[in-house]
Amino acid sequence: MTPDKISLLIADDHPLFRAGVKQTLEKLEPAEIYEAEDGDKALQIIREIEPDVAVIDLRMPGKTGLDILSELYNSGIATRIILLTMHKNVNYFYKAISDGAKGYLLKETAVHDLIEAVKIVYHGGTFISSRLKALLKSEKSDEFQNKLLIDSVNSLTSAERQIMKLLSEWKTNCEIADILFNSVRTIENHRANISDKLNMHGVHSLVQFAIENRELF
Amino acid sequence: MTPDKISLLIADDHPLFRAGVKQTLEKLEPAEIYEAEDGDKALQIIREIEPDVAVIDLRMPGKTGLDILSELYNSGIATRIILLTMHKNVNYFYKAISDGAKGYLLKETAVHDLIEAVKIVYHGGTFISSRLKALLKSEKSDEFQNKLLIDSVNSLTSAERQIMKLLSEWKTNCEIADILFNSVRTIENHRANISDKLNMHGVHSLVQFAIENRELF
DNA sequence: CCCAAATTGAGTAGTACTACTCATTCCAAT
DNA sequence: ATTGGAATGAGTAGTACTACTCAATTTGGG
Repeated sequence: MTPDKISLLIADDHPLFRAGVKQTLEKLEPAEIYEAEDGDKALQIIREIEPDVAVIDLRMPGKTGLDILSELYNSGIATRIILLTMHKNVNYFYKAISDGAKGYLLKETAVHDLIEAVKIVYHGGTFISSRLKALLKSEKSDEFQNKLLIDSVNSLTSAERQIMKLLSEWKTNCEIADILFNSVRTIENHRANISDKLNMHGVHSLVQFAIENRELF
Repeated sequence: MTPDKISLLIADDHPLFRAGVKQTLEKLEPAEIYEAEDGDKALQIIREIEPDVAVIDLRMPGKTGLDILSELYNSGIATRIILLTMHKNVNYFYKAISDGAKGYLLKETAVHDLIEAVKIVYHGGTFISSRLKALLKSEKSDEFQNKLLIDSVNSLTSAERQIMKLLSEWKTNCEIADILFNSVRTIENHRANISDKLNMHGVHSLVQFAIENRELF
């Protein structure tokens, strides 16, 4: 079934969950299982050891799973990456796939899917949680709209990202201006430009989007 | 160790998690394990069957774990309730305890604590996740302040709760006024009264509190 | 029935954010 | 060297929310 011994990395900030994943993956009789408890260590291990497959939590201290993906994109590193998350936010999924993730699993179904996902990804395929697939097809999310939205988010400049990050921490324009040593007018202008790019209107929409998609910034 | 056979209820909307809890609890060799996938069924089973101990998820469709607690409070029903949650929000903890919960577990440590928690609670004690205890002692949360805050939340009137619920769904004053067939001025006044009771000031604070503590309303 | 609390509504003044337009400076790529 | 994008800042007008005060009506419990 498994021709070669696979080398694996598990990156998750929660020890108990990491243990569960490790126990599951040992059924594959892998060559080696490396572990990382934050994003920076995960990135370091991938760069130095280049394991075959890395199973990485989306939300971690330090660098997030999405950060790691974008840093590794076009780096020539062969490690294939499977993202794990408990969030059913479809924007995270589109961002992950567009940044080269080979698998995307919801934590709630991971016990079922993990082994199969690792096998498939190791052999060059891609694997997506069936529950997420269902979600993508539901009325709630229009595939085309969501891809456009991710393109828009990717088009944000670094100043604009910075502001989204601070908005996701419930900071007001005044507070952001103080933090970035800018005029409030500058922040207002940036916000207007962001709302333009993301096609958002109204009082709450930008703060809401920043908070519900904070891992994108 | 366990003199009598315990009858148990597991209430969680997620089948996989319910299965995990059930498997763990079967080590206690209970008389019976009932299951419920939403708050209404959980409440029904507790009222009809009155199991010894109920392990209930805080966030569920229909009635939440906190709803069930408050409906059962002073009802004379002997079922002791252990609340399970993945949220480290200390306000939920204080609300649960003040509404008569006998145990409060974080899902991340539940595999360790669950058996012990059920035993202790069955014998009349209370059990609190050690991780949460640590959180309660940390600088972030002032125990006294938080208890006061929960008292304030409990003092909210039904109209005020309704508004907090709608604020937690990112509704604006205008939208809330339309939904409740009220003048915007009425909503503004309610909001002012709520901010008064919770001692909150500033543009975002009330919306932030409503969103981060939505299960309280 | 009565009273206190709850609900509803408004006046006024001020702050925060939106929605446009416009201008200057700086930097990086052709 | 030029040009276009990015970052910075402002003018103006309007909307949304805050922070007070005040008041009429409704409602539930003793």
